[in-house]
Amino acid sequence: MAFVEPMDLDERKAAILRAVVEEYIETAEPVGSQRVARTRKLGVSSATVRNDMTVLEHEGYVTQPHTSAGRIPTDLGYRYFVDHFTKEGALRVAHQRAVAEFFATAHRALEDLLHETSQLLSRVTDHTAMVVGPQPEVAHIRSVQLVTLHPGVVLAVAVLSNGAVEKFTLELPDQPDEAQVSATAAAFEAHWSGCAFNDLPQLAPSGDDAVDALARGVQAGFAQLVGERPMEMLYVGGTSRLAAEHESFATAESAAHLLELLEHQVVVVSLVRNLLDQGVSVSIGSENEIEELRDCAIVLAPYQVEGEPAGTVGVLGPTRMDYRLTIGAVAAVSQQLGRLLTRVD
Amino acid sequence: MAFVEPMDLDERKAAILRAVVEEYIETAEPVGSQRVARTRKLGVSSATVRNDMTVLEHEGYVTQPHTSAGRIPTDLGYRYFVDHFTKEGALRVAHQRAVAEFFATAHRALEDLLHETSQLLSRVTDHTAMVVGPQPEVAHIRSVQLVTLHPGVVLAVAVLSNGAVEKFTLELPDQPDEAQVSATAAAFEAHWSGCAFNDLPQLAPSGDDAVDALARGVQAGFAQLVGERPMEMLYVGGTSRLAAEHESFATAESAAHLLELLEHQVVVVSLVRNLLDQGVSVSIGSENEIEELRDCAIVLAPYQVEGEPAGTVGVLGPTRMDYRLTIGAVAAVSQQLGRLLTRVD
DNA sequence: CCTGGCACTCGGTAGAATCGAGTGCTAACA
DNA sequence: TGTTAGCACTCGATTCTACCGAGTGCCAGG
Repeated sequence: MAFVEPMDLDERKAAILRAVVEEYIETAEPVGSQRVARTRKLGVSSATVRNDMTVLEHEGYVTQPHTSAGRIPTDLGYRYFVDHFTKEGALRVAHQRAVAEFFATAHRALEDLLHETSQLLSRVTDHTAMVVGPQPEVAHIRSVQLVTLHPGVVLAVAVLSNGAVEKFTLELPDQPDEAQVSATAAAFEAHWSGCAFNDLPQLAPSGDDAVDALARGVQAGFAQLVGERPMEMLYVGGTSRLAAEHESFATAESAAHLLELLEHQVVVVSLVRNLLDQGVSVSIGSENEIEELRDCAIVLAPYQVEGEPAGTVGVLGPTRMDYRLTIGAVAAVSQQLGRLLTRVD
Repeated sequence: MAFVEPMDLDERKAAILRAVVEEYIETAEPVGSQRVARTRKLGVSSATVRNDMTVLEHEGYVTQPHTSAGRIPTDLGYRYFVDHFTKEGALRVAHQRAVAEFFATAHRALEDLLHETSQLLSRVTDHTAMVVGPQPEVAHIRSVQLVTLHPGVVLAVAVLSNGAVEKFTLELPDQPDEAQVSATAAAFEAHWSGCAFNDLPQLAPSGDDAVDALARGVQAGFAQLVGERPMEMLYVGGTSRLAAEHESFATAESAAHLLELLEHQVVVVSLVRNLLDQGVSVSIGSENEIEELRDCAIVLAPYQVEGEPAGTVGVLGPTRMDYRLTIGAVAAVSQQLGRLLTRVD
């Protein structure tokens, strides 16, 4: 409830706000004026702190859970804290080393890499982590292959330039013979090589009915893949931390709700939207448009492959999180992941 | 605490035990003698029920959370219930239809299918569901392909007979040219076609250094895939139900522990071990060797592809679950999944 | 503008009283 | 011998009360 246009705080008020946020993050208990006056060397008495706190409350930075309790940061308070006191994220040395080591020794398929990246980020931050895969729209076809699994059942496989493999099975009423299948595969290979996966050109009909049926099936199958599936894959690591953090949330069910959101990949929308920004961006509580994220903060950073923004890494935790550590971790992981993908990709 | 060798219960005691289990499953509260005498038409008074209950308690089928409270089933009690009163699982019509419809319209890649199967099973049972993919040891190579992503970076792709695709990226110090790569691919394709994925024969050296380096890399890469990764993929659906069920568990953290177990795929071991059985098998509380599953029950059924046991589907929930419904759902899904994979596979 | 002092608020905790569902036991009964 | 009614007893859960104390707002003096 900001009664006043949010303005810059004078130095002492800022320090007090900072103290409230930091203490509250650490102890999870409302912070009183004495505590601030004692632990911080502000050189003023608790009464002065109290006065400033009333102002901070009027301006909407802090609030009281009830009369005669200490202060708790509001979303606006966290926002001020993030904007002013976390310019550079701080990452513990052990964590820095863990991240560096991980990316130095990672040699896996893209999916595995992203999955394990999410687990790494979760481990470092102690929160649930998300990794959105590179947008495959920028990926190009490297190879198309048709493999007959059983008579009448063909597996279509496309290898993309980013190392991803897209595939689907196709059931055909009239069973093309092996020669027809490989001819079709060769035709696709020739026509699609280098094409963007999300804009595959039509293949000219060959005149052979069985072949054309197969070709139509393949074409339709990939078109469906592009269309229906949100192609950015979402990898979530450390979901258990969500359940463990339930104390930080209002109700116990809210944790379950969040898990559900993640499982249904609802959050992706919000992730992609925020992708506009370049550096680390933080979304606090009510700043999130999704109702269930009211008590959560999301720390995001896009990663760049070959200079182009490709995907996003992020952390989902309670608003009461260690922003400096989280921001540092997200920044480090997004950079390293981008670098690794640029090299290997 | 069974003081007596577990014996068959007389009809009335069995009915009382059944009543206790069913009522407790429904209400989650200790069941008293009056409740049993009233709701069930046993034709006896609560005093008689009380007497029988003492016997049931001595024999270890039920227990009291504290003196002067109703009875709660023990693991042994659930066991008796499952063995005697759930011979045929019961599935609601709406659920039966949902399962049938799902498998009638499923046309996706293997991974997607298994993943969505786990979500289906979770939705039907209202618990966390697990699907273990077909063991790829029985899968055979259908196609091997090497795709140059960048100079010096090759993606090796193997298509298996079960529709799975295994792949990894390979970085080569000396960059083979396109002709060498395709020659190597052709050689692998020729030598490995039809071979079991877990037992790939060595390729004879060609004499060309660059080609042999590439071949060794590919060989080693697949060998590593076979060796290091637990090849049965585990798909977990409905993790949010675990968090929602936290009331059923002793501590709130235990739900987080379970999530962690699932994420690290620890449960797989126990799943594969139980795969011996043919039909639906139920593992209740302390029957599970894993400490964290002390308050959980696992309902499992293998599914068969072409007559051979291939993988497992299962449900993880609190010991206080609706066994009839769960068993019915697991049985139905395992059968249908097996049938679908036999057709398409 | 800061500070010490002071009355006041109110959540949290501890203890006492009470309630009631449920038990075990015993005696009577078929 | 098995069943039932009656009864004293147990003990978790709930309610009420009193009380403590951290914290606040405000005021008067430096």
